[in-house]
Parts: sequence; C-alpha cells; structure tokens
Amino acid sequence: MDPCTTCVVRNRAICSALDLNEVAALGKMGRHHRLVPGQTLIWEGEDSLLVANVIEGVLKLSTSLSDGREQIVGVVYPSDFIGRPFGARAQHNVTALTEAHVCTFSGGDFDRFAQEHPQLEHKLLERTLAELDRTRRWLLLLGRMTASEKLATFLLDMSERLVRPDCSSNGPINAFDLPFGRQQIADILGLTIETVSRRLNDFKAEGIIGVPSRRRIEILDREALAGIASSGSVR
Amino acid sequence: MDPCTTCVVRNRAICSALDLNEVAALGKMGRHHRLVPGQTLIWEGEDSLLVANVIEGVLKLSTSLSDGREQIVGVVYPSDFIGRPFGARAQHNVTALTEAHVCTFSGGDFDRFAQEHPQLEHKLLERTLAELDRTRRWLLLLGRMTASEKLATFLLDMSERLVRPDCSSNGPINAFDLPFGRQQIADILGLTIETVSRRLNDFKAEGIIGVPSRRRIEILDREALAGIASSGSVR
DNA sequence: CGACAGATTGACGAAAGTCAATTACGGTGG
DNA sequence: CCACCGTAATTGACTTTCGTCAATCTGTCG
Repeated sequence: MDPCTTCVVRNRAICSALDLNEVAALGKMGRHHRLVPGQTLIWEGEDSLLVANVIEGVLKLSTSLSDGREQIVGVVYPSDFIGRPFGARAQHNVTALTEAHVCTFSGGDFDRFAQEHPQLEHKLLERTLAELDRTRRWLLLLGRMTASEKLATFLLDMSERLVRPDCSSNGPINAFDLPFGRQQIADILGLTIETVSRRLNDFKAEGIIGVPSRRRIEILDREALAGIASSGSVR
Repeated sequence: MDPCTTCVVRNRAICSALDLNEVAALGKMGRHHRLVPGQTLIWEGEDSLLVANVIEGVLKLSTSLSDGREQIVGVVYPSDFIGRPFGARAQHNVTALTEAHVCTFSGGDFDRFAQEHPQLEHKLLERTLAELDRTRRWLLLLGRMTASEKLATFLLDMSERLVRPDCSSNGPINAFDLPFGRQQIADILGLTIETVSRRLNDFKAEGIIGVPSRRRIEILDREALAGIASSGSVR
C-alpha cells in the first residue's frame, strides 16, 4: 500500500503540491530511512546524490574548517526538504540531532520528476526563497551581534520554531526542550561553549529565563529577552 | 521595438529560459531604471513590491540593527535577480554601489508570469539554490573565521567573481578594482573598518598583495592568500 | 591650492576565546 | 531506589583579538 497516504507530513512537505496519483508516483521512488542521533546522511563535498523530506526529528546542516572549527548553517525539522537537487555537489554535512525519519530520493530521480511537475518545483522554490531569507538574517546575527544578543535571538527563534510537534497552540511557547547541546548552540551562534554557558547563566541570574534541566528552557521574561535580542532587528 | 532583443544580459539572466515571444511578453511588463551609487531600490520591511534583473553595475543587499550596525547579506552583479517574488515582505535593503541599470517588474506581474512559465521558475530555482549555498558558506566565514582568514577568503572570492565584465579570460584574475570602500568590506565581513585596514596592510607588508590605489587590489602571492584563507597559520 | 571624505595609525579597553579544574546531570547497574 | 560512572556543563584565571576613540594622513576633486 502507498505509505504516502498516511504520511504525517503529507500536507506540509513539498508533496502537498501534488495530487494523489502524483504523490503515489513520487512515493514509489522514495525510500524510508531511520537515523540515529549523530548519524550523517549526506557528507560535504560528496557528489550529490540524495535529497529527502524530513518526516520526523531534527537534523543539522554544517560545514567546517580544516582544523575542526564547525559552523551549523541550518537546522531542519519535520516537513523540511534537504539536499541539493539539480546536480551540484553537496556543500555541507547533514546529520541527525535526534532520532529521525527521512524519505529519500536519488538526486537524478527527483530532478526528473520535479521538472515534469512544475507545482512541485514551485513549492520548492518558495521554500528555498524562505530559507534564503532566514539564512541571510542569520548573517546579521553572526556578523554583527554580541554574544548576549545572539543568545537572546536564538532563544526567541527557538520558542517560535519548536511549536511544530503539537499543533494545538500556534503562538510562541515559553517552555521547551532544545534539540541541541551546548556545543551545538555554540556552533549555531559562532561562539564557544563557555561563552554560551556564561551568558545563559547571566540570563538565569537576571530572572529572564529558567534552565531546570540541561536542555530545557523556560522563558520567564519575554520582553526582556526581546529587548536584549535587539537593540532590535528592524522588522 | 523590443529592448530585450539587444539586452546585454539576455543570455545570462533568468530570461534565457524563455523563447523570443515569451521574452517579449515579459519585457512588456518590465521597466528600465538607472540607479546612481548609494541609491536604494528596495527597502527592508517594505511590502514586496518589486523584483528586477540587474543589467549593469553592482548592488548590495543589507540589513541593520536599530543602532546602525549594518551587515551586507549579499552582493549582486549583472544578470543576477533581485527581490522577493511570491508575496513575502522585503527582508533587506537593495542599494546600488556603482552606477547601475536594472530591469524592474511589479511583484504581482512577475509572480503571475512566472507561474505560467515553469522554465522561468526552474531557472530561478537553480539560482536561488546556488545563492543559498553561497550564503551558507558565508555563515562559516562570519561565525568561525578570524579577521585575516575572512579578508583572505574575501579577496580570493572577489578575484573569481569580478571577471564578469571582460569575458576574455575565464580564470581568476590577479588585479582588479573592488566595487567597495573599506566600510563596505567591513560590512561584508562583520569587522570594523580599522581591522580591515590593519589586516590589509599586514598582507601588503608580507608581500602577499599590492594596494596601488584605494580600491585596487593586486594579488601577488595567491598561494599564501589561499593558505591563510583556509585555516590560516600566519598571524 | 586647499578642502573633505575616506583611509590609516596608535593607544587603550572590553568582549570573547583558551586552558584547566571542578561540578552536575542522567543513565546504568546493582 | 540508590550509588556510581562518564559525559556534558559550569566556573575561574588568564590571554588574545578585535573594537573603540581619537589623531593623522592621503588621495580626489573642485
């Protein structure tokens, strides 16, 4: 039976551009994979290869310098698309941060299918444009913000993006578990683990956030956090 | 007469996806504009509005924090596409750095036309994917490189991108004029003008580059520059 | 020949990085 | 349920890089 009909991200992933027959055809080319935390799906520099939809879990996109310094260049959630269609080589690693399910396609298969289905390409274009906007905003964070500003912006961003699993409420939430450890937060923000730790504790000391366990964050004073986040990105 | 037939970027811009009739139809919706250096075509936050092809000149995409800190998030050259189709609001300013010619379309007109011409959307998708890759590599630069590494990477990048005007040679070139002043270099690299100046002079002192005039750069030792760019041992 | 913006240089300070302990959490097994 | 272990996180002391502020220089252009 066609697994796509019961796919939890069917209506949110790019597949939502397709009708039942089309999605079945695409589904026939796809393979379902489970990833364990830390498992890498795509390696930087590898000839591309593989694209996928994220069904469940959180994955990071990262690049590094030869001496090991690493920068996380993207984080993807369920319904997001990963990989580089149309034959360029992969520019970054894709690694699972949590247990993850993905639906993979060979690059060539997907490219061909996409060219024949403009609605699919359109969805992919909209997604890519949105991701480009998001990435460019991150340039401002990395290039021009202080450590405290970075962290505040990051926490607010997380409080808005992590809502997805339970679609019950649709505003930002004030308590959540990060899918990242301290080192990964550092790799997202272009900081060291020590600086992340120190600034986080400053926020805690000021009563702006609570950190009841390693990965849990409670936003106690959203106003204050927004104030720090920006000496304000103009929006 | 249809101006597109004589357009210098006709074969490189996204228009190259269209046949003669189609390009004429698109051309009818477009308006030609001249920009003077410093002139802003699109403002951050403005409801989108306007998209365009760059015909001549260099433009920057930038965002800033409320206190004036600025980050350049992209630089566009002739044949590049600017603006945000499909109804999101503009996320950054678009400002001419040199005299520039652009061919603008109202967002709505362009969106409608694009939806009816999948080949055009495909070209745009390929461009957007490439730009996303490029932007993500810049995250690594901003988040993890030292000032010297940033500058070396920047100079090498420029030596490869600035070839466009004269298509005579098609490798990197070793002498070129930057379309940027020091402040703009700083805004691209997430540094201050003073740091840019100092590190540039270090390179000069070491005989790696020559700086015969304000905006001119001569790469005298590409090896050394590449060494610094990738995990620089020097300094 | 100035005048002015842009660039350089210098002295200093502060933010973040580095290195090295130390502590706390969370999972495991008794 | 509790003790133990290993990893992750925190904390502290110190260093380095880069930013800040201010003065000076330089080239471009009227």
